[in-house]
Amino acid sequence: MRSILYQKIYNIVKHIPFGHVATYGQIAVLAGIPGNARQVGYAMHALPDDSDVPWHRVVNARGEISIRSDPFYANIQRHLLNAEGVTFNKNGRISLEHFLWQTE
DNA sequence: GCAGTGACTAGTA
DNA sequence: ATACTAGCCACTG
Repeated sequence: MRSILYQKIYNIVKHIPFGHVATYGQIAVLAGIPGNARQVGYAMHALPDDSDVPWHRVVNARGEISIRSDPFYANIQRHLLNAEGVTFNKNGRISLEHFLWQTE
């Protein structure tokens, strides 16, 4: 990996249990970089496809998929989450019951 | 070293 | 409810 920060982020993402999701902001806090949710997303973008990091369990603060540059991967993410039993609402948001750390 | 970019977020209108 | 703005800071060229 390019940096220790990435390692830390990946390690936290690996801690997300099966069938649960977490937000970029929450992961940023756990990684010791509160407010830097962008770097979490950037780390996910730099993540290789053959990685064992469950990147699909990371979503934005709205509980929705955020991938901008390549919408193709957003479809994959939705598919993977669906395969884990994660349910989506009408708006495409993930139900709050699936969030690992709820902000309330 | 400087400028542009971005899988974000919170605030404001 | 949506749309736009500013702040944020690691990465890239």
